[in-house]
Amino acid sequence: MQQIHISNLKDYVGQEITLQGWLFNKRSSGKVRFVILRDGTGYLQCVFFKGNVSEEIFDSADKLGQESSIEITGKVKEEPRAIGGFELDSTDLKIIQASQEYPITPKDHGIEFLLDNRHLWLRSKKQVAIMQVRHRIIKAIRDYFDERDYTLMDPPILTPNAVEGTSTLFETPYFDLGTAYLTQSGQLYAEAGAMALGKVYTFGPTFRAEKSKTRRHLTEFWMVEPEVAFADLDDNMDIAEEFLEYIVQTVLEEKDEELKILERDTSMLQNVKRPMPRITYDEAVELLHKNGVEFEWGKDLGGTDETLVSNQFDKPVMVHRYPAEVKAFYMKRDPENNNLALALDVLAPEGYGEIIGGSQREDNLDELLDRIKEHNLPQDTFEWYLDLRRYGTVPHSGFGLGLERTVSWICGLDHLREAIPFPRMIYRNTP
RNA sequence: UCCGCGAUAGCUCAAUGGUAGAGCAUUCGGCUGUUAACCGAAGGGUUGUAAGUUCGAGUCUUACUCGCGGAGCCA
Repeated sequence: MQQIHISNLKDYVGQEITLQGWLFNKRSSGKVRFVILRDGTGYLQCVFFKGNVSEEIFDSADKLGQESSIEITGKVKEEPRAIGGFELDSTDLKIIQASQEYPITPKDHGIEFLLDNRHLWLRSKKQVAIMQVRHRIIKAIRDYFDERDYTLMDPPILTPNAVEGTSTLFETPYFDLGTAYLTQSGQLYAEAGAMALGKVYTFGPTFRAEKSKTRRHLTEFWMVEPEVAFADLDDNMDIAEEFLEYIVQTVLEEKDEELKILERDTSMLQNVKRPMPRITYDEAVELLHKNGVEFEWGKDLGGTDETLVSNQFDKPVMVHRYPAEVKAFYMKRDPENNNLALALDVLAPEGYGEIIGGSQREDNLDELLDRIKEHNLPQDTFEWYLDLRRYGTVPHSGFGLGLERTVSWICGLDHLREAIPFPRMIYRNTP
């Protein structure tokens, strides 16, 4: 069957067509009744005049509950007064299922109620817009790498050990092999991929069992992680800024309607173009001191510190060369200062914080062995990773971009839970 | 784990220690162009749980449960 959708009504002006969807809202005024039809691609006002349709149809146009599934036939005409600019002069209405007492009414709701009804909340205008932007971001991410000869290589979800040692992991029994953990990053596997394929990226769900209870955390979130052989920290930053520019500019061009629905002020997003500022950790600390923040050199930047630093710029800022102490074991030390790691964080503007974290990796076998010992990590489970340094090691770099944080930033959301269809948080794993 | 805030109708919220209220939703009625339409009417309550103070508790006290916001940690 050939379906017609609201998004391409402009091709049907003057024609009689049939549309399928859900009743979004309705209004009535004596002899004329308005039904707003929603089909996932848009919204359309369908008008029923008394006399133009049977008594029964005219009646049901007023009685149907929100989100009833319906099929409406009528003639398309341009109508500036109606949402979307088109209107359907309706002649027929078929009820597929009459919905009663839909929980999400046109007035305000609290977040707990909306999250309990997330499966229905997704039908709301803003949530539909967010999901469409999320989809376009995912496509932009894949297009960016695919068009530049990267190979998508999926890492395992079940892993035998912690990638970064520090974070708490979800555990699950694994047959006779003891405990398996849900991955918190595909990075180590991406490094193996980069040695096989040159340029790779992983893109999948990752899991953190930390009891983080903030608007910037989920226990299950999606991360894309490119990894490139023969790339140093500067190359890494070049990729990160071109990547971000590509994603943001693509979404601005192709999803402006959705961003309008979300009431996103896009002026700051327009600025996301190369070159982007690059400052060292030392310079970031200096910036904090200059703004009266008591910050001790050697600590990692906290959420409020990140906001203060990023507020000094009108586009994303890259902070590089962090104290090695606070960073992961696999990061290469700065040859010019052994206390620093060749790490890279990208802070989004407008208080959205860290959206990218990456580094140049330690490619020297002996150095890496020392790091593993320093961090008290079990060397035997990392033997395969050490092999990458034994057999044709090369300088290589990569980073991870948090998908939900990126969606949240571009959509201007105030919480990550709206950036993913079914959010998983410490006190919620339903629906 | 720590700090702060909250829980009253299906939903969002009111109610000086003294008869439990409104809007939305639902049902009924009205209106020939509505834009979260509007106007009129009706039904809808063990005020999170347990105990205490009081002549009297939605309101004060204590404990518990659940949720929200933030910190730490991170993407």
